[in-house]
This record gives sequence, structure tokens and C-alpha cells, in this order.
Amino acid sequence: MQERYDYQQIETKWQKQWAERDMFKLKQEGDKPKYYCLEMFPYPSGNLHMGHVRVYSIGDVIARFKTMEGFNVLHPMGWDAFGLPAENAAIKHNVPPADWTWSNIANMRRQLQTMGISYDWDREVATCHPDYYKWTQWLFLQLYKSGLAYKKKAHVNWCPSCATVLANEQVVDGLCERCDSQVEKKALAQWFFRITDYAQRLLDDLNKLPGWPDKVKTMQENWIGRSEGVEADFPLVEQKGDFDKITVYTTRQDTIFGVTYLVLAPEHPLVETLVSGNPNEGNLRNFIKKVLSQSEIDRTATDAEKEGIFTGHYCINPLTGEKVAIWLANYVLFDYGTGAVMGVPAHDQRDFEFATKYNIPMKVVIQPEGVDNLVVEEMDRAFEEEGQLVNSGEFDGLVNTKALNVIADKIETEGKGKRKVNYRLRDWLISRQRYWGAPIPIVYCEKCGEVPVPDEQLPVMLPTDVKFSPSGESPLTTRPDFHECTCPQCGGQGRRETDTMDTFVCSSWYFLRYCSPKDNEFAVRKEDTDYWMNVDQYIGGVEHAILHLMYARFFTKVLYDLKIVSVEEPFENLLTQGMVLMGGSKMSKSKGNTVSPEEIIAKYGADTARLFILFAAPPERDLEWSDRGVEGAHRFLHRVWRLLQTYGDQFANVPNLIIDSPELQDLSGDDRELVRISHYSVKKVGEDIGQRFNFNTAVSTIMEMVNALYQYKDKVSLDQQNLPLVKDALARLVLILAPFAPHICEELWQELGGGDSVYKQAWPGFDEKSLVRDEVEVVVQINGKVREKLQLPNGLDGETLKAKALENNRVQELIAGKNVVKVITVPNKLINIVVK
RNA sequence: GCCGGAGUGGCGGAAUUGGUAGACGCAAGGGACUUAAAAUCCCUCGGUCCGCAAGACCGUGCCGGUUCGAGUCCGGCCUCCGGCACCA
Repeated sequence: MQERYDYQQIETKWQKQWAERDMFKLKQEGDKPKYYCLEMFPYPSGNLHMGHVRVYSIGDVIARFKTMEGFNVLHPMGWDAFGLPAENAAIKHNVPPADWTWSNIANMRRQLQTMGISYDWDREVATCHPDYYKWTQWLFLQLYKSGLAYKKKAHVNWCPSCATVLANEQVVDGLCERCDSQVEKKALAQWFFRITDYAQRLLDDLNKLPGWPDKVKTMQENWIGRSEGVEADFPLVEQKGDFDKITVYTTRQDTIFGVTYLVLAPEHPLVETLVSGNPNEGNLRNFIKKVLSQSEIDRTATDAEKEGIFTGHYCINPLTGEKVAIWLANYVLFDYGTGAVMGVPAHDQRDFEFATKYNIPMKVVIQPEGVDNLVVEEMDRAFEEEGQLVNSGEFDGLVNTKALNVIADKIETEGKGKRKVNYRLRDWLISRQRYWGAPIPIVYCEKCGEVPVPDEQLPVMLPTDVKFSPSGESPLTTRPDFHECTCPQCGGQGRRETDTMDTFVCSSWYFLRYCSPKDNEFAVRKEDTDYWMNVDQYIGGVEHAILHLMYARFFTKVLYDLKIVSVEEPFENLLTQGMVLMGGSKMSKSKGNTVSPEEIIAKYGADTARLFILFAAPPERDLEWSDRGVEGAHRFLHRVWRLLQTYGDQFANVPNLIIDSPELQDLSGDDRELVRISHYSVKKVGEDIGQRFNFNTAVSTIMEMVNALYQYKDKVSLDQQNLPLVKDALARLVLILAPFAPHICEELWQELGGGDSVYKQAWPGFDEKSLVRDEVEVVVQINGKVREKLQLPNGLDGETLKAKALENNRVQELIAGKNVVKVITVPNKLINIVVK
């Protein structure tokens, strides 16, 4: 055995051997249960960062543990390889995006390999590979044929800096998620996926995901934003062109008797008719122009000034028959509800502010119970709580929460409107005016219109020998050899769609492709997904809580409906890991607070890097990087190494490795404790990895085990030591440390004479009897305060405990002269004597 | 504003079902070994009182409650983080 722990030599050696032996190549053995362990695949930026090290270390612990537990484990890796950085690099360094991407992939693959992660590299996929995007395009066509993909002209989010449109989900506080530029609104014809058709199922099925963090489910719930209300028709006093009414959406139909005005979004189709020829046309047009020129962020900020203008027109309140003034205002959004809103200033704070500003009358229709009557003149804010209806005709006296239903009934039976569920979720805008993405497989033909590319012509290949203009404009639009084509339907001249797909489309189904990554007949082969899906454990950053995780759920549901897969939800269990911080903030190049994984691995080895990152914090919490902590982890591995080294020669005549159920009767106290700790550690580490995902406490348990082994070694002279038990303990130690620090454990397993790879070994069992202590420490409390500790035999009953405590000298002193009111006992734990 | 989550030593964190708060690690201080250093090993390490010890009291963001017993449960607040937000 070597003196020194030479991590470099050991890690290189085992990485090479694992590769040569195809150790992690999946063998689908029928008699074993399956386990699909998946970490979110990375964007190939070129270099691994610490966040990657964290996710992939977590995933690898689970994968290796499950393998040892006897599962067929699918643990694949691939690349989310389309996207804008490749184009930016192309412009900056004049390299084609494909070359840039493939060389980044090669580098990151190499880096992952130095981490010693147990991937089956034969299943690697890259979304930018034609064999992959061919099927992304095919799936697009399935959606298209089901009516779930459509093109429409809409006011869409435009990022001027990325020179492309964005989905709603990619706009954060009015800024582009990628580059933080202010997003503009542009009217453009764009491709959408009809995710809103699935809004209710996406919401309902969150209940089928007990293995997801509540936090993520709540975020999706908020994003879907379901609300129940009524669409009510307000007839116009005079018909205007095709319009004879305005439909408003409200969730507060109980306040409909309190309507004193009505507001249209400036984009509402009725607006033009109301404005043209209006005596106040000039002012109205100026107002509309002003609002439309406001940026999204200015217009939707909560504290934005509410502004409006009266149109001079009126409509009729369907329940009261009263005339209602029609206004235009900046605070009404056109793309939510009907783009028209009723104004109830007495019972809606926003309406209250608007009405106060423009001197619009108010009408109280809900009175708080048991309080002095609300008087409009005295109100300084809207009354939005529960109360009884007043000034509401036949509904007076009803509690407003009840009136919601009753009034909705009335509106429906009288044909004045209908109940309506609305969602905040919008359709998913998937077109991108970019080059480096999967081309949308559609051809435009003068004669036939929009024509889908036939399956046999897929993939629509992305040309790779491209030149970029500094403006960043997609080369697809300027290359006739790409966009000029024949119409697949009539053979006439066609023009190819030059938009590509949002990269989130590519990542919405990669977990299915891993099940049959090389299949060239199907996007996903059903028998394979039937076996492997769902993903048993999915691991990734919480930043994808809405975007990727909702899109992937949507895709899975669509494919389920198309009978392409048999599962409705893709991810059974989700673990969202926290960020890696340095100095309290996220590591980033611009802040200059990064630590390079490659350097850390070179300096301390992959096992150390992995062990530290798993030990430093529980996985879902943010982790503060600490160079000292890394050294601590490194020290620990040295300690393990030395421990085995001291026994190296002693084991020559000890044939056993693991002893399943040791004979306990004749053991000395020290031997007995050694056995107990070995078995306890196996139990605890197994639970921490398999059930709690608390890798930090698993590591601390292993550290305690090592400390105990050192204590045994120092305390018991060598000729007195029970070497078979020591060897058993060391074998257990190596096995349970193996998922965390794979290389050193493989080496130590060989040193112990374990033969075949440590990852071919079963996770050790533990013997219940061995866990039991002969003696336990029992605490004596007096009035809840710890006053004495007793060493007592295990398993004494309450009465005996009580007697033992009361006969103790110190306890007698403390309770002398007092009345013992009550004694509470918890076996093997505590005795609480209540005295007065 | 609404909805989540969190708050424990100098630091990262542990305490799994209401039962010994501070496991494990980092840092710090002291010591051993060494010509010296590195490495390693040993001891101390929440606060106050006290020369030390014994011991007592205080201590898990704040205030109150339930309980024999609360970091853990309940009510009210404060702070931080995350999500949503003029969504009618």
C-alpha cells in the first residue's frame, strides 16, 4: 500500500479503468427494478462552473447509491446546445456557432469526466445535432397537426439587444431574462404553442406531484393564475358599427350594482369606432398614442400613475339599467380577460384611486357588518372586505360572498353574460428570429399558404457554414439556399420559415429521448419510455421552476394525448438545489468572485471537490464556497487513507470483508461499540441518501465513524483488536463513502481485497441487534431542567427508571423538602420529576 | 399588497415524531512531536457569575400562549430571501 494519498494518480487510473470496462454503460437487467436519475443538462458555455459541480455531484451520489442498492439505473448526460451565446461568439470571434458549440461540448465532457461522474456516455444527446432536432421538428409538426401550434399576429415581447421575440416567461420585471435589456412590444406574426389549452390540467396535476417541493408547485400555480368570475355584457346606448355591447370580465360580480364607469384598454377593437368622428378626437388619439408608447414596465408597474380619458359614450348596466360612462385608461390590459373592466370605486382600491382623480361618482353597495354605515364622502379608501349588500335591489341583505354565486346565476339565466374561468398563463411564443436553433419546419406557398414540411423531408437542416453581420441578423433570412424551396404540396415556389424554435422546446422532451437516444425510427420509442419513465429523481436549479419545468410538463401531456408516451407527468421527484455563493453572492465573472472547478480538481482532486460541496450545506440551500472547507474535506480523505494504511499488513490472515450478523455475546465493550457504530453508520447514511437527500449529514456520519475507528485503534492495543470486525468496519466505511468519493473508495476497496469494482457491490445491510446499546445515558430533569445523567441498562421500563432516579443521591438532595407531584419517563431517554 | 420559505455559537451547519440545543466541519487559542517548518496528534472553544472547579442563571429573531418539557406546536410582530403583482 502506498504511503501517500496520491489523488491524481488514483483518479486518473480509475477514470481510465471505468471507461475501459464500460462500467457505467447501462445494462437493462430484467430482474432488477429501474431507476431513472436525471440532472438538468447544461448549456455548453465551454466550462463547468461550481453550480454544475454541485448538481452533478448530487446526481452521481444518488445514481451510484441506487446502483449499489440493486436498481437498473439510467443516468444520462447531454447538451442543451442551441442558443444565443453561440451566435454572439460567432460575431465576436468569427467562428461558426456549430464549431464553437461542439468544441465547448468536447471541453465540458472532458471536465465532467474528470469529476468521475457515472454517466452512460453512449446515451449522450445534443439538441443541436440533426439527429436530435429532426425529432424536435417532428414533434412541432405533431403539435401543428393537433392544432396546438399556430401562427398569429400579436403584440409580442421584443428584446432589442437579442434581436428576437421572447415568451412571457422570459420577461422578468419588464426586462429580458437573458440580457436585462428593456423589453419592447412589437406587433409581429409569430408561432405559438397553445399551452393555455392545458392550463387547467397543468394546475390540477400539481396535486399528483407529492415529490415536488411546495415552493415550485406554488410558483407554477401563481404563474397559471386561475380566477373564477363572470363575463357580463354592458349594452351600448347607441350601437357603434358592428358593436352593440361591451363585455367585461369581473371576479366581483357581487359589486355590479356599484358600477359607476367602465374602462376599455386602448387596444380594444371598439376604441377606434368610439374615437373617430368624436368631438374630442384629437385628445383621445393623443392619449391612446401616449399609452401605447409606454413601455411594458412603465405601464404595468403597480405604482404607475393611473391615467384615463372619458370617451363621451355610455353603456347600460345590465342589472340596474343605469347609464355608465365609458373611459379609456392605461391600467387596463388588453390581453387579459376581455380588455374591458367595470369600475366599482367604492369596493376596489384601484378604481377608487382612479375615480378620485377624475371625480367619478362612487356608490356603496357593500356595508361592513356591525359598523357605522359607509358614507362615500367619508371614505378614504375602498372597502374591499366582506359585508352585506345594499343598494342592490333584490340582493340587499345578502352576504357578498354568497351574492357572488346568486348574481352570477341571475346574469346567466337572463342571458346577460356567463361564468368564466380565466388564466394568467398566455400561449407560449416559440418563434425566435435567430439562427442557432431548430428551424420551424413550415413552408409558405403563394398558392397553398402555410404548408408543413413532410416527415420524410426532415430534418430541415440548419446550414453550418454561416457568416454573421455585426447587426446579428439571422443568416437564415439572407441565404436563398436556405429559404428558397419548393412547396411540398404543389411543387411551386415556396419560402421556408426562417424563424427557429425557442430552445426551451428542445429541452422539453430530452428526458424522453434519453430512453432511446439513437433510435432513427421514432422520436421516442414507446417500449423504452414505458420502461424508463417517469424520471424517478430530477435535479436542477430552482430558476427553472416555471420555465423549463412547466414546458416539459406541457409537452409530456401533449405526447400523452397523442399516445406517444404513457405518462402524464414527467418528473416523479424533484430536487431543486441552491446556488453556490462566494462572499454572499452568486459566483459570476462580472463580479470576479468565481472559483474554477478545474483548478480545484487539479489542486485537491475530484473526490475532495465533490465531498466538500455535498458536505457544506443541504442541497436545497444556497452554499457558501469556502477554500478552508475544501481543505477540511481533503484532510478527511487523507485521514481515511491513513486509517486503512495502518491496517494494511494486519489483514493478511483476515479473509472476511462484510460480516452480515456478527456474534455479539462474547465481545468486549470496545468491540461491541465498534460494531454498533459500523452498523448504525450504514443505516443512517442509507437513509440520508435514499430518503432525506441530506448528503451533508450523511458525510458527517461517515466522519463520526472514522473518528470512532481512530478512537478504537488508539484505545485498544493491536494484539487485543478484533481484526475481523475492524476489517468489516473498514469495508463498510469504504462502501458507504463510495457514492461521495468514488475514486479513493475504488482504490481502497481493491486494497481491502474486495476484488471486483466497489460499484458492483451491494449496499451493505445492517443488523438490528448490532444497533442496540447495552447501556444508555438517561437524563434526569427536575421541573424540566436537566440535573443529572445516569448510565443505565438499555430498555428499563418507566417504573424502574423512576425508582433509579429517585434513589440517586444528587436527585434526593435536589428534591429534599419538596412534594413530588408527578414523574414522567421516556424509556432510554429521560426522567422528568415535577416537584412543588 | 398577496403567496411561499428562512432566521440556531466567530462561520457553514446538526437536532428525523414535542424529550440532553450546538453533532460534524471550519476558524481561533493552548500543548505534544520537530533543529525548524509542514504534516499529524492531544486539549479548550455560546454567554454571564467565578481565581479555577463544582454549580447556578441566561441562551435557537422579538412578544405572548399551550405543555411536566418548546429550536420544534399555537397567536401576534420584526427582519431577510424567493415568487407573483394595475390580472379586474
